[in-house]
Amino acid sequence: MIPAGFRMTPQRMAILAEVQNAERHLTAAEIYERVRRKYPTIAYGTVYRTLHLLAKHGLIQEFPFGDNASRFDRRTDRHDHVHCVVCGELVDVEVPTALLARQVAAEKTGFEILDHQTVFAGICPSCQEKRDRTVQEARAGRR
Amino acid sequence: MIPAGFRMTPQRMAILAEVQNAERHLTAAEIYERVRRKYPTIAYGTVYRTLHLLAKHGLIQEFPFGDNASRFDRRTDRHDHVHCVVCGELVDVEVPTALLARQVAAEKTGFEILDHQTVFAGICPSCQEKRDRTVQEARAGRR
DNA sequence: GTCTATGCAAAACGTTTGCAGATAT
DNA sequence: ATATCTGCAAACGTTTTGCATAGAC
Repeated sequence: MIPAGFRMTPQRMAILAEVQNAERHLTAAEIYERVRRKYPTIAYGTVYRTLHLLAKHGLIQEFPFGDNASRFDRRTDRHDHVHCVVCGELVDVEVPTALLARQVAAEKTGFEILDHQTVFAGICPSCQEKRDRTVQEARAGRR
Repeated sequence: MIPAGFRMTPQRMAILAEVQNAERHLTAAEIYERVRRKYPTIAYGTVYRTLHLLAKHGLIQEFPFGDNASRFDRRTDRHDHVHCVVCGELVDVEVPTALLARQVAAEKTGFEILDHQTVFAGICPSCQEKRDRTVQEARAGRR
């Protein structure tokens, strides 16, 4: 699981478990809070060191996410994300244009392309509903 | 240029000029340093407030760039970036798969997609050369 | 027993903010 | 004249780090 010379401590197992059992992409702070329920003395430093270790060895993936904090993902394969600009939710998505896009980017820039990642910004279904309800209420009120 | 009620101060003009005349995408710290040559007492707060004001009104564009600091771009249209994982250089690139990708993302997630941004990670031409030279030297040395 | 990992605390980093005084309009 | 903007300094949230101790192997 982790290369020889590394120790599988209870803290590391707990951190890995939290990422793998998470219902969504967690920040380091969220992981820290969840692990703290079982290990009340765990330190932020341990959480960060462990997350980076796990990511480096391909057990999890880190997404350094613009505005705010990095998110950690149990998925380790390449994939893209959709980000709700209203509530902040971050959802995985597969988009099939990968190969063509990379080839174009390589040709246009001379770079050797190793990886890529697309972030779509938008409004999630639940926030669309809320917005639509608000618009309807506003119309009703105006009458 | 900037809506009524806002003031065009020398500091704001200098900050806008630095972004527009930059040879590449600058961080807030780099902009601060450059503006400081002309306005030695300028404050970080002023730089950030101005950059956000300019971005909000569409005079520049901010890219909250994962790992490190936000970069500010004189281009205000949608475009993608190629990032050199060796030297950190960040270069603009156009990729034509936009419409299809957005449609797929919308269908798969139910999101209303407003925007998207792809970051390609790779090795820039100059770092490729350096690497190739190093490999050749290593081979020569081994003989 | 050895060497790595942990907890703690301090600091680093990019960024934001409250406030009194300065300045564009 | 007045509302906005500036500079300063303090504070913020995230992440990293040095160090002595604890604990996995």
